[in-house]
Amino acid sequence: MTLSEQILDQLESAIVDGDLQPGEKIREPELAARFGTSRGPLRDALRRLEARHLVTNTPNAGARVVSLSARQLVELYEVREALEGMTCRLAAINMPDAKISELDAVLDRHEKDIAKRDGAEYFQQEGDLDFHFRIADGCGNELLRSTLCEDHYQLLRLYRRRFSSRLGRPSRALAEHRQILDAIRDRDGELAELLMRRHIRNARQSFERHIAEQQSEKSE
Amino acid sequence: MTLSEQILDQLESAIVDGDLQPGEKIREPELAARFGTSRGPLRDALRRLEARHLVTNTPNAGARVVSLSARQLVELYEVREALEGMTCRLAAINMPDAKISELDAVLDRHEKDIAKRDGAEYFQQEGDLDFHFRIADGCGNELLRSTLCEDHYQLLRLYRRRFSSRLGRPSRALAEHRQILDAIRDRDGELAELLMRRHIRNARQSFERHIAEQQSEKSE
DNA sequence: TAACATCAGATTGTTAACAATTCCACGCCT
DNA sequence: AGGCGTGGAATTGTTAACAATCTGATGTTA
Repeated sequence: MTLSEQILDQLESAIVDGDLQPGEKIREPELAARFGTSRGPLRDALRRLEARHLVTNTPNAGARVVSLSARQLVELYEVREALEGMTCRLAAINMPDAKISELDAVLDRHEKDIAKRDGAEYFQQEGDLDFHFRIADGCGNELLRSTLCEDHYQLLRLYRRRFSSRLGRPSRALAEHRQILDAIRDRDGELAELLMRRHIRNARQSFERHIAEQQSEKSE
Repeated sequence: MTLSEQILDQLESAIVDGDLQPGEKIREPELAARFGTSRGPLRDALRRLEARHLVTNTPNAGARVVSLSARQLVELYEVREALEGMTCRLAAINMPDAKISELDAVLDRHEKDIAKRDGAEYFQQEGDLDFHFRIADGCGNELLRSTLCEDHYQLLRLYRRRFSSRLGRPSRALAEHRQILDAIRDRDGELAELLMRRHIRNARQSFERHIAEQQSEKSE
């Protein structure tokens, strides 16, 4: 495995785990030293993280950990609504029965988790992402899978903890997940797409309300 | 402007214009010499082209100009159907009247082009892409715009000449474009999305039939 | 003859030094 | 006191040499 790739993985983890804060400046010599390499492979990794929208780069001024505005997060939701809707449509066609069963078991486990530690949002959110992740994984479209799993979902993980304050109740999300999986099991792509789009639209609108409240609080 | 960016632009043009053939191996010293730089900035540009799906890279084995399989092109159509559908829905909300008028004029010009040099598919196809490009440009979602304009459309330009053999008649595409623009002008996002999705789905199915024919010819 | 090991050439990955640009603090002027 | 140049330190961009890996041809052996 090449050095660039090792640094890529470590840096991605550092960003997603919040070890490097959003908006934080990235100084190449410092990070290179931290990873025990020279600046070459580090710059290489930075370019790839830029492609995954985890890092922004302005020429001659350096790289920063991405810092999404509320507007950009809304845009991300809009794109997800389109992409994940299509993902479900395709999953209804292509997902093998075995993976559908697995996903069923996953939802059972989520249900137990929710019952046990009620309000443990973090786990619920990891679970939510796990569901979306697995559908992308089984949709049979590699371009979709890589776009969502390697790009968008990492961004979401990064921002979840920031805006995690109860955007929708876990039990409701779980119910929607069950509906979606049912549609996929029935091989009803049209319905699966419709439900997933509604699911994500709900999340977006919930987020938009959340932002609006923050704004009004601020201006008081 | 930094050297990497200059090379990026030149390389992108070289690939999209067919100067570098799909699947062709990229030897770094050779290209670096051609652009009059060292390998550093060239590698930098290659990484960014990888992000745009115009170059593939396998560690220790080097980079190649992308070479999409029929399957991968179908996947691209599926993603476009989702993304451009959403683009139209948003354009119906966000596109300013001025841009709608411009787009109207663009379609008028396309109509004349089609009437004049009937069968000049190349120009028709550039026109087709121009239409899609402008809608993405006016949809108000920067993430969508950059994904489509900077990534997918370049890939399409690259593959259009290869599979250009009359995938659908220009006049039909034009009629569909007019329908879509009408829906956007009416601020009917739902209809605009539906029409654009059908438009792209038609193109995909046309392509799939084309491929199926090629296959059957081959096996004879 | 076919499969395999081996070695040379070429190619990519990595490093460290050099050049160009930006950032920031300091002092100056109004 | 506040805004504006100026200079130096720090940071990024670029280069060229070095190390590691792969490719392909050659020769050897069963």
